[in-house]
Amino acid sequence: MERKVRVRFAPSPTGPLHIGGVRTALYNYLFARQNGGTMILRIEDTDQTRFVPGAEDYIVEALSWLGIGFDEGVHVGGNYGPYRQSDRKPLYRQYADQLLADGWAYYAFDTPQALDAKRKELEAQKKTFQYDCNTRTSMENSLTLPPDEVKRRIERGDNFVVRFKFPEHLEITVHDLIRGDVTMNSDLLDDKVLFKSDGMPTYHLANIVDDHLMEVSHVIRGEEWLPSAPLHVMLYRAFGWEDTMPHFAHLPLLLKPEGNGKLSKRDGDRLGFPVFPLDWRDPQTGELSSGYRERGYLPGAVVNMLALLGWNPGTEQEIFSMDELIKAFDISHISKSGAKFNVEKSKWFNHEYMQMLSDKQFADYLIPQLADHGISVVETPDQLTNRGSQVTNQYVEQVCAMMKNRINFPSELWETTSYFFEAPTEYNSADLKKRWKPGMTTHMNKILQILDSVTFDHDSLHKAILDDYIVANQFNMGQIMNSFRIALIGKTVGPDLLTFVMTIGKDETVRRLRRAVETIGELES
RNA sequence: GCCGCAUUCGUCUAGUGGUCCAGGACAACUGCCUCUCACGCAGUAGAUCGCCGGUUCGACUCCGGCAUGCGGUACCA
Repeated sequence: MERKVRVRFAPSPTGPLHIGGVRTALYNYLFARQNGGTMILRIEDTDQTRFVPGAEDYIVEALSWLGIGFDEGVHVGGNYGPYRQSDRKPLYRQYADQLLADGWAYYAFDTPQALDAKRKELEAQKKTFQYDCNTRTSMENSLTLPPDEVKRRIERGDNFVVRFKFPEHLEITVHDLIRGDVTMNSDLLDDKVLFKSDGMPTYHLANIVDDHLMEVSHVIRGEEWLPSAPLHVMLYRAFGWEDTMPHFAHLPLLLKPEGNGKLSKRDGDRLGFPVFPLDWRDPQTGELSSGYRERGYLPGAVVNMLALLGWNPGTEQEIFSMDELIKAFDISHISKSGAKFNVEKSKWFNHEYMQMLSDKQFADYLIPQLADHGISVVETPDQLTNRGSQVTNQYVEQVCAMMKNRINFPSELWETTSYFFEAPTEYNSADLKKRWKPGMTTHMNKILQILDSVTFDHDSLHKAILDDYIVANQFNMGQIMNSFRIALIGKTVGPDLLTFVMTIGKDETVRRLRRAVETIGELES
C-alpha cells in the first residue's frame, strides 16, 4: 500500500542553519514536490540548554530565500501541530510510560556524575563504558532495584531517566533507500535515554513519536543518524507501529574542501566561502559568520549547486531550475560517499545564474554601489544637472549590458565598471611602461584632432583612427590603441575601446584624453 | 577501542558483469577571437577505477580480507 508522501525537515535551533542542513531540506523538498506530497518544518528543540534565540527565524528565512517552501510547520501551521517539540512536551510522557508498561524501557536513577565517574574509571583501565545489556544489571535502575524502592524514589521526586531496553542477541536491520540493508547487533547498542530527567524526551523518542503522529512517510536525513537508526526501528516495533514506519534515506555528509572531515563553521571563514545561507551574528559572542546571500550568491545558484553535491541526474545537464530539479530528482541517484565542497565550482554556478539576469536587474545591483561612490541616477537625460555625479538609468543599463558577462558576483560590479562613471585618477605604471612609448603624446594629440573632426559614430571612428591613421601609416596598433585605452581608463582592461568611447561620449573622451596627455606626456624619456 | 558507512581524474561525478585502452563538469594548460582584460568557442593534459585475493569466458561493476577516511559511541541533535 503506497501512502501519501509526507516528509519533514527537522532542524534543531541551536544556531544558524548549516549549508549541509540546507541540502537536507532541499532534498526533502524536491522529493515532496515530485510526489505531490507534503513538506513539514518541525523544530526539534528538546535540548533546552542549547536553545539559541533567533535560530528558528533564521531557518525559516534562509529556506524561504532559497525557495524551499513548506506546507506545514511552525511558521505556517497545519493539522498535525504543534510543530515545535517544546510545545508538544505534554505529549511524550505517555509514550514513555507505554514503553515502561510493556517492558521496552526502564527507569534509571544513575546521576550524570555517577555515569561520568564510571566512564572515567573504565577509561583508566583502557575500557569503555556503555549502558547496555551487559552493564545495566549493575546500575541503579528499575531492573536492579526492588519495585517498592523504585516507587519510593519516584514518589520522593528523585531524578530519573527512562532508557530503552534493547533485547539481547538481536540482529536489527534497517533498510536504507541509499545504502540498502544495514544490520547491527543489539548487544552492541547502548540503552539510549528516551526521556530526560528534566521532563523532556530526547531526540530519539520525540522523533519517532512525532514522525508517527505526523504520518511521515519518508525520513531523509544526514548520515550521522545512521548509527542510531536501529534504535529508531526498534522503537517503531516497540510501539507496534512497524507497518507504518517511514522509509529511511541517509544522506552522505558535506566535507571540507581540503583535507578530510565534516564541513564546519570555521572552514568557511578560513577558506573564504560561506558555510551558512545567510549572515549570522552570534548573540553571545557577536561574532559574524558570513552567508551566501550577503556574499552575492543567487538563490537559484545555491540551490543548483547544493542539489548536485551528492546527487546527479544521470544525464550531463548541470544547470537546473527548481522545477527541473523537482522533475529530475531521484533518491536512487544520491551518492553514498561524502562530497567535498568546491569553491571554484560554486563561483561558476553563480556566474551562470548571474548571466540569466536582465540588464535592469544588474542595474539594480549597481545603482546602490554608484551611490556609495557619490553617483546618483536620474530617469531621463533632461534631469541631468551635474554631469560629474549623475548618470541616467539607461546609461547604467547600457554599461551593465556591456559588462555583465565578466561578472560572477554583484559585488564586483563597481570595480569592473567604475571607469564608465569616473575618469581615471592615476595611470597604471606597468601598463604605461609597456605601451606608452616615446612619441605617444604626438599620436594622442593626433587622435584628439581626429575626434574633433570626424562624425562621432563607431564606424567613422574606426575608419578615421584605425584604418586611415594607424593602419595606413603602419603604426603599431597595439601600442597606440592600448595607450589610448590607458588614457581613457587608466589601465589596459575593458571592453572594445571604440564602443567604450561611444558610451562615455565625445566630450568625456576628449576631456580624459587631454588630461592624460598633460599628465603622462611628461613621463616620456 | 568498539560499531557502522564509504573509497573512479586536483574537486564534483557518470558507470548496476562485455558497448570503458573509463564519459561529463569545475579548475589547469594551449589555441582561436582581439587594441587590452575578461566572456565565449575549440582543443590538450589529468584516473594502473584504494590494495590483495576470489567468483566468472570476462569485473570499475559481484564476494572476502586489508588499508585509509568519515560518522557514531552524551540525560546533543
